[in-house]
Amino acid sequence: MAPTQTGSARVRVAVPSVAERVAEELRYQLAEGMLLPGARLTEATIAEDLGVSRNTVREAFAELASERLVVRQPNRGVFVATLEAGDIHDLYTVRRAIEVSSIRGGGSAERVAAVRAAVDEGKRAAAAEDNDALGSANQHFHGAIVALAESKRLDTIMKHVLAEMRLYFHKATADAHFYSGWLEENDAICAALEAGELERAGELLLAYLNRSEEQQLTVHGE
Amino acid sequence: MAPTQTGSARVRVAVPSVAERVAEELRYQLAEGMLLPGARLTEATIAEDLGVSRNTVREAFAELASERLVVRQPNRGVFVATLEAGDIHDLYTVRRAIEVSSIRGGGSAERVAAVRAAVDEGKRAAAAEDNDALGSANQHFHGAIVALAESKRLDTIMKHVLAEMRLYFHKATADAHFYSGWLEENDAICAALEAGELERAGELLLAYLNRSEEQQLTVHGE
DNA sequence: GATCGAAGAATCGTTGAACAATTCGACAAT
DNA sequence: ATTGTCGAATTGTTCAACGATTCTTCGATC
Repeated sequence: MAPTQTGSARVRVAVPSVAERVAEELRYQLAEGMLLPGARLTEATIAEDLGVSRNTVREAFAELASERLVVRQPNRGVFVATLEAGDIHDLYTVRRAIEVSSIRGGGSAERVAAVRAAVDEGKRAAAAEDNDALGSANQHFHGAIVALAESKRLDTIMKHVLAEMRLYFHKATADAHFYSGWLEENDAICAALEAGELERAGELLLAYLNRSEEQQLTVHGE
Repeated sequence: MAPTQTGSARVRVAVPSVAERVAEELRYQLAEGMLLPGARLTEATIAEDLGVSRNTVREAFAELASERLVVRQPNRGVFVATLEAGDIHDLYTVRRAIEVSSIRGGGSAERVAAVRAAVDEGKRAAAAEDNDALGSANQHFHGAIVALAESKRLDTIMKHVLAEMRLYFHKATADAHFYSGWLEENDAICAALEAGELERAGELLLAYLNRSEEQQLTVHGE
């Protein structure tokens, strides 16, 4: 038996803390629609369900609150975030800022290839008529666009924005997918990017985001 | 007298929780340079110093970590964030994305007036040769630009970015202020904004951010 | 004398229990 | 119908404890 860790690289394995795993589980349930907007999250209940202490649940809540997935009401409890007036516009304002800026900056060949890969992923999902996979592919596409900028901070911001969108537009977007024109649109955006026509790629992306916002606004009457 | 609460808005008083106040205090000390990058923050020590429990300190840490002001190293402790390679570029990438996008969208007369007010604030600080006030005014200027977009989310993102910049460039920016050209630059940007020349305002702002990044890069040898 | 390893101290991660403060719901009184 | 009161439920916070991990010290070995 090896007395010390010879040979194998000394990797920081960093097992996620319990609080982190609780947050992860809740994020999953939020994205999957098991916890709907407005639902109350009682500390004691969740602590018992997941077999952890209340304090740990509390830490997880703090994390989710910082991501705007839940809202803390002092002395009242934690609730799954609900769509307030202006939130849709707000989310798309953030997306326009960081996605358009990212695509206008271009990116390395690898990053561009990742965008292309997301486009293909969408096409496969469409061919397989897998609606869930379609949604994921679209998120990968936009995530890959932001990844062009190679910015840790923009990446996490985008991650949080997409998590919010999953929460709010969970199944409602099934309708939006009926208009499957965005698949070809993604392709066109990606093509412009690959051709180095960054300005045009930015315009196309902006147009997409504006239209997408309008769609969501009509679906969620506002 | 009104029988029910007619007229006055129903405000949630919401006394900040203890954890929130602890986070606020630490944020203050970080911005003020009392806690320098790399410094270790021991839970027990801070708990005792501020007269709160370790668990409460923990919650405050979680909040600060989500803002990237401190870094958690599992089982090792919490440290004031340090400037890693690429962080300066990263921060300016975020600023370029949200500031330029915001100014290009223009804003209401009130919001534009707020930008102008920040410019004037800077001029007064310069006249009074108050270096601290100069730094604050500059931050208010850029905060006001993002506020043009009227987006909660962009506002908090910008708040976090500025907090990071205060942490890293606390006193080092005193040098950068020697080149006081940015005062007139802010004025020019604001003028373009007021004149509705949004495209040009965006260009000016972008140029400023690029130059500012380079300055910081040279100051913090990289 | 430098390297290695093992015992011990310090700190973190997490738990469980406790208690005051606040909110909520029901029920009675005006 | 509004107000007031009481009790139950939940949150905010503290405290004490313990295993696990990291850091430090200090010998032992080569």
